Amino acid sequence: MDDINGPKSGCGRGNGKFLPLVPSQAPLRADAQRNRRKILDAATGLLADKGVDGLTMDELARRAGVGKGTLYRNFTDKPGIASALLDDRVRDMHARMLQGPPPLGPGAPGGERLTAFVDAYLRHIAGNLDLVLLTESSSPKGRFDRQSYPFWRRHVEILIAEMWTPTAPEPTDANPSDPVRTRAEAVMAVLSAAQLDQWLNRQGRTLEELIPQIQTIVSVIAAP
Amino acid sequence: MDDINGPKSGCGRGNGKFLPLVPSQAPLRADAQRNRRKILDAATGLLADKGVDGLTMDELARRAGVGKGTLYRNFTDKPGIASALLDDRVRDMHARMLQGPPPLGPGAPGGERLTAFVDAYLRHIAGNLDLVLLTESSSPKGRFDRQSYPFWRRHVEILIAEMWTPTAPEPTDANPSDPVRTRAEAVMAVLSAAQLDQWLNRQGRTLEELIPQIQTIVSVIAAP
DNA sequence: TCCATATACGGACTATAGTCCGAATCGGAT
DNA sequence: ATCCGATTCGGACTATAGTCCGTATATGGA
Repeated sequence: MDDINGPKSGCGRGNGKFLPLVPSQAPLRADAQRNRRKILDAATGLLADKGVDGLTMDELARRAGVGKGTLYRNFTDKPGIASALLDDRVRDMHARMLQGPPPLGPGAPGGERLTAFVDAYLRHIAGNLDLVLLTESSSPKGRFDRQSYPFWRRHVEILIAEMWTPTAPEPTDANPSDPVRTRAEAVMAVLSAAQLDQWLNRQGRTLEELIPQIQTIVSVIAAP
Repeated sequence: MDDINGPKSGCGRGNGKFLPLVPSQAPLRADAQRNRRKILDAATGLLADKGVDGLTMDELARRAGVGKGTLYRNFTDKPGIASALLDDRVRDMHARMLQGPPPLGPGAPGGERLTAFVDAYLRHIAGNLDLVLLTESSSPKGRFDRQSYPFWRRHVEILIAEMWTPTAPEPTDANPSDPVRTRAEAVMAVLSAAQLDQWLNRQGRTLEELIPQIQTIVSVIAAP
């Protein structure tokens, strides 16, 4: 996603009104594109070699064979790199949500889709905790800045709206009411990476025992 | 709280089993105590003068007339200072929760106490957003490290436990079940400062319109 | 093919959090 | 009052994120 758009693409600068699809922006010069790939690859390698803590901007620049200026031309900041890395790993989940078979994709009732989403989302977060935490670092608000957050939240919002008015054939894609939005955000708060980290790595709980409990909580939040 | 205990008091290093009361630790030498006050006062002044962004460790040390070593002897890190500042402002809320009149204090049914707590807590967070965000910065996990988190969470946990088994005369102070704990943590996640900041300062909602919605969500999470 | 100009590159630079350790200081025991 | 050992002080130092700008390079038109 971040790959397709221009560098630092201010595209849809998170007013939350649109899904992060807006292509826009200049097409990115050939050499810049090459460098972008080099950086992403170097980041992947560095991550594999030294873990998240070993991922420093200087080292990354050195390993990618570019200057720091180039780093910051292509990515807004360190969390931005983590974000781009994650985008690669999440693209097909997005696709499955939008066009895949039910219950994750369209076709199933809202409640079931929500359950499927929570399951998939938690496993995604858990499988990439380090990166996601990095994404969300740089101030606690960081979490909401990333492109992906509006996407997830909006998805939940639409599903909840559908649960509240199952009659409407077309999902009320326009603007769900405040309470619906608040509930969607509450759901996302419960699913936050920091919270999951707390449960998994500090309290030593397992994903398998956690998921059912979280599913219960999410479903009562979403219920009308 | 942090004032009473020794500096960097590792007291109850957040296993979440005890309320943060454990006195323990050496009594702190006179000059150290003096310096601690100087630092806290300087921090308050600096905060008033230049806001959160102007609160740098160097400037704080200079203004307090101490070296940086002294800063870090008395406080673990920058969030630690914010935390100590907050402790001052929160002490009496703690007291009201533990010994004050119902419904915030003991005596009312769990559900009502929870409502009162949510209201008081949200207003507290909203009134000190900058400081709380600072407290929670330094990695997203920071939020769970601070002494106060276990206290709030445990309180919610106890109230929920009481709602689930209103028969038990003594609150099951020992160890609520996993699901109860998970729900308490879900509640705290919804009440997180980052989330509130998102609602208040980015979406431009008001506390007054938000509180009822959040109350509803919290009560469905807490309900058996 | 060559030129002009817009764009990207790279590394030196700044700002800031947090560490470390020799020197100074405290306060209780004599 | 004085001394001694434990404790604290203070500022130089390190590590790292992010900025800036002169220089190099790509691209499209003549």
